[in-house]
Amino acid sequence: MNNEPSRLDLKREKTRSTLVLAAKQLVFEREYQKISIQDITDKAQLGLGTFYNYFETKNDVYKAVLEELKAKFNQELDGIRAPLVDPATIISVTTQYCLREAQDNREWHEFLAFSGLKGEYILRQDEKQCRNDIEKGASSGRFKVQDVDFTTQLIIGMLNHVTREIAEKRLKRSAMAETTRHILRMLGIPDPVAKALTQAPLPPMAAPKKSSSDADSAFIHSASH
Amino acid sequence: MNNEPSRLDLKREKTRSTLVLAAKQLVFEREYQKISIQDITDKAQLGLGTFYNYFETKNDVYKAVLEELKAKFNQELDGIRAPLVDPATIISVTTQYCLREAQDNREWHEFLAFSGLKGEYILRQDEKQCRNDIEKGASSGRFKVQDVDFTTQLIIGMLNHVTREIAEKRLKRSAMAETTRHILRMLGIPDPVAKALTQAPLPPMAAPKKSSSDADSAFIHSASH
Amino acid sequence: MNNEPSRLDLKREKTRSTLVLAAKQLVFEREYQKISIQDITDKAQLGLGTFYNYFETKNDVYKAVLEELKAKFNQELDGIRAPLVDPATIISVTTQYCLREAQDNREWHEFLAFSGLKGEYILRQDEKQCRNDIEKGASSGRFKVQDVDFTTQLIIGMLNHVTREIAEKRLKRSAMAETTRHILRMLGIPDPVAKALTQAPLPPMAAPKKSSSDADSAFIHSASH
Amino acid sequence: MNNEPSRLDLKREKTRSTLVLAAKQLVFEREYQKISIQDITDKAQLGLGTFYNYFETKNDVYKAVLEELKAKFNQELDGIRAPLVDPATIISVTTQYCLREAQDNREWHEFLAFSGLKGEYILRQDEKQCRNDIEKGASSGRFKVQDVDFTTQLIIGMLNHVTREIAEKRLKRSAMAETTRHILRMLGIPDPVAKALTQAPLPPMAAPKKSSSDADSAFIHSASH
DNA sequence: GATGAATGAGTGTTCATTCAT
DNA sequence: TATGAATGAACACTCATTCAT
Repeated sequence: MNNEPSRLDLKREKTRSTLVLAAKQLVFEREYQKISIQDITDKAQLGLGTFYNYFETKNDVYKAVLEELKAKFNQELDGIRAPLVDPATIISVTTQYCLREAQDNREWHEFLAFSGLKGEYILRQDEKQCRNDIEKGASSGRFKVQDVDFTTQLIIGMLNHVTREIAEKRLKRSAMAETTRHILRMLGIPDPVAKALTQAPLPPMAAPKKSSSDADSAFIHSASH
Repeated sequence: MNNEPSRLDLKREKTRSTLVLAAKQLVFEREYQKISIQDITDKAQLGLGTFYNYFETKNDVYKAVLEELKAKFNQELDGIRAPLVDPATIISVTTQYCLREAQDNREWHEFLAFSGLKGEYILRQDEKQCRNDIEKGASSGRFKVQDVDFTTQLIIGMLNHVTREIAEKRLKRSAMAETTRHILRMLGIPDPVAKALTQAPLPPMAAPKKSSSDADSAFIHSASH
Repeated sequence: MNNEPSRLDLKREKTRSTLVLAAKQLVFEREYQKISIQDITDKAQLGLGTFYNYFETKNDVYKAVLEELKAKFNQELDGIRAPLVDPATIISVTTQYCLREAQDNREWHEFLAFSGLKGEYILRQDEKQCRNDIEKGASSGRFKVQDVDFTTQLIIGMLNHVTREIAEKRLKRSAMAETTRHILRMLGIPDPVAKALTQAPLPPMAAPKKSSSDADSAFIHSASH
Repeated sequence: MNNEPSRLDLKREKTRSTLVLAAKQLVFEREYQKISIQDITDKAQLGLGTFYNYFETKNDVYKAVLEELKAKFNQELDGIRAPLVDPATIISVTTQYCLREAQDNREWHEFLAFSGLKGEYILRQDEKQCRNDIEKGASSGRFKVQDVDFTTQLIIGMLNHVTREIAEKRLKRSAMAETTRHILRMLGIPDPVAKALTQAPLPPMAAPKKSSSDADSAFIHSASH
C-alpha cells in the first residue's frame, strides 16, 4: 500500500482548492451577496460540471471554506501559544482565546450566517491539541490528572456547552473566565493560581497578520496589502 | 388638514409591523436558514400578495428589520447615557460605545451578512442626538465650538470613515479610543482630560435586558425569557 | 316610465367614459406596453375599486375602447358617404371602404393584437345602416330586391366571411373589389355598371382629421399638434 | 484557429431555433393570446429551464421572431428586385416598397404591438444592400455620387425619419412617393425621370409566396399551404 | 476527469379580482 | 357608490443538480 499522494491526487487537490479559494474570495469580495456555482467555477476558470467532481453539494464548498477559516484561526492560536511554556498558562490562554473567538470572530459568524450553516459549527481548539496540552501538564506533574483521555472529553464537552450557552445569552460573557478557572482547578491547579492565570490579559482579538509594532500610539495597521 | 392617522392608516401600520416581526422572528429562529416570502406571510397569517402592499421587494423587509435592530441599539445607548451628566463624558462614552458596537454587534453583522445588505449599513449614533450633545457642551462652556452644525458634520464624517476603516482592518481597534480622544480635543477638551476620559472603562457590550445583579460571581444571566 | 337619463345616470356615464379614455390613452401613449388596472384608475384619478363598478373584467374596458375605435371608424365612413347620393355608389364605396379598413386599419389591428381579443372582432359597417342602404336602393327602384332583410343578411354574412378569408390570406386582396361587384349584381345592377363602380377610386385610408388640402404637392399633414 | 461550428455549436443552434419556431407558431396560432414561457418550451418539447440557456428574457425570443419576420420581408424584397436591372428603378422600387411595408405590414405591426416592443423596431432595407445599390448606380454612371458611404448614410437617416413621421401621421402617405423622388434627384436623376419612376406601379403588398397567375379574374390565392 | 446542455423545483413579483368599510 | 386592503393564481426567472459526451 502506497500512501504517498500520486501526481493525480496532487492535481485533484489543486483543482479542489482552486474552487474553495474562488468561493471564499467571491463571498468576501461581494460582501455576502448571493453567489452561484457558476460564479464560482467562472472565477476558478473551470467548467461548471467540474464543481461536482469535487463537491457533492453547494454547501460542501462552504463547509470547506469554514475549514479554511478554522485553519487560519488555528494558526493564529499557534502564534499566541508559541512563546508559552507553562502548561497551566497554555491551557488558560488557549481556553479563553477559543471561548472569546467563538463568540466574537466576525468573519466566522458572518460567513456562517451567510451560508445558512449556522448552528452546526463551533470555532474550537483542535481536540488532539487539547489532549496534548493536558498530557504535557500531567506528565510534567503540573496537573493532577488520572485519565487524560477522559479529562479531555469532559473539558471539551464543557467548552462546547458553554460556548453555545454564551452565544444564546443564557450565560454572561464573564462565564468565559469562570469556565477557564474551573478547568484549571479540575486539572489540579490551586484556585488562587487559577484565578490569577485567568485574569491575566489576553492577546488581541482577530490578530492582524504581522503587526510588528502594536504599541499604544500606533493605531494604524502597518500592513500595506 | 388632518394629520391624525386614520383608522385605515392604523390598520396599515399594524399589518406592516406584523410582517416585519414575522420576518425577524423567522430569521433568528431558523438561525439564518433560507427564508421565503411565503414563509413570512404564513407566519404572519397573511396572504402572500399582502406582503407586496407593504414592501416593494424582499430586501425591504430586511431593511425594516435592520431599522428595528438599530432602534434596539439606540435604546441600549440611551440606557447607558441616562446617568451621565458631563457633556465630555457623554461624548466620550457615546463615541466609544458606537464605534465598538459598529464593529462587534454580532446580531447586526450576522443579519447583514445573511440579508446580503452588508456594506450599505453602519450602526451609528443618531445624527440629531450627536448634534445635541455638542450643542449642550458648547452652551455650557465645556466645549469650545464656533459652529455647532459644522463641527457635527466633521465628526460624523470622521466616525463613518473610521468605522469602515476598522472594519476593513486598515485601522487597528485601538483607533476607536484614539478617535474619541481626537474628537474631545477638537471640542476643546485639554488632552490630559481627553485621554483620561477615553481610558475610562466602557459599559459591557450588548447589554442584557435587565440583569439587576451583574456582580462578579454571578455569571449566569438571571434572565429566564 | 321615464327614459331620460337621470343625473345619476349621467354621472355614471361620465365616470365610465373617464375610465375608457384613460385606458385608451395609456395604451397608445405607452405604445402597447403592459398596462394594469391600477394604471388606468390612477390616470383616471379614481380609486382602484371603482373600476369594478363599471367593468366586470379588464378585457371589458378594452372592448369599450374597441367600441370607440369602431365609432371613430363609422364617423369617417359617414364623412365619406355624406356627398354620395346614388344607392349603388353608396353600397360600392361603403363595401369597399369597409373591406379595406377591416384589413388595413393599423390602430384597430394593433390594439386587437395587444389586447388579446383578436379574432373576436371585425371592423364592419353598422348592420342597420347596411339595411337602410339596401332599402333605399330598393324603394327608389335602383335595386331589384324582394326581401330587404333577407338580402341584408346574405350580404352581411358574405362580407364577414370574405373579410376573414382575406385576413387569413386564403383570398387575395383583389377579392375586395370582386366581392363588391358581386354584391352590386346581387342587387340587380348590370355587370358593366357594377364593374365600373367597383373600379372607381376609393377615398384615402385612415383619413387624417382635417386635411383641407390633400393636393399632390402637399404631403405634409397640415396638422400641427 | 478553428472557425467551423463544433457539434455542440450545431446542437445549440438547433435547440435555439426550435424555441424561436415554437414561439412564433404559438403567437400566430393563438392569435395573440397571452403566451407563457412554459407554453413555448412545452411546444418545443424542452424543459422550462432550457429556455434560459438561450434567451436572457422573454422579450429576447420575441426579438428573435422579429428577426425572422425581417428575414422573410427581405426575401420578398429580393423576389421583387430580382428582375430589375436599372439602378434607378431598383432604388425607386426598393425605397417605396420598404416605406410602404414599414407602414402596412400587418404581421409585423401586430406582432410588435403584442410583444410590447413597439417603437424599438422599424422594418427597413438592409443597410449594406442599400449601399450596394447606390454603388452600382454610381459606377455605372447612372448616379452622380461623390462619396457613396456618406450618401448612403444620408439616405438611411432620411428613410428612418420619414418612416417614423408617417407612422405618427405627421406626414401623409404621399410622402412615401415624394421621398423616393427626392432620393432619386439626390442621386443625380433628372426630376422628370425621377417623377416617372416614382409613379410606376408597385408590386402588391405582402406578396403571396408563389401565385403564378395574379390575373384580374383570379382573386382566390392558388396557394394551398 | 472535464465539460456544459438540459432540467424543474423553487421563489420573487405582478396583478386581476374580491370584499369589507 | 367609492375605496383600497387583502388575496392567490400565474408567471418570469434562478440555479443547484444531473448526465451524456
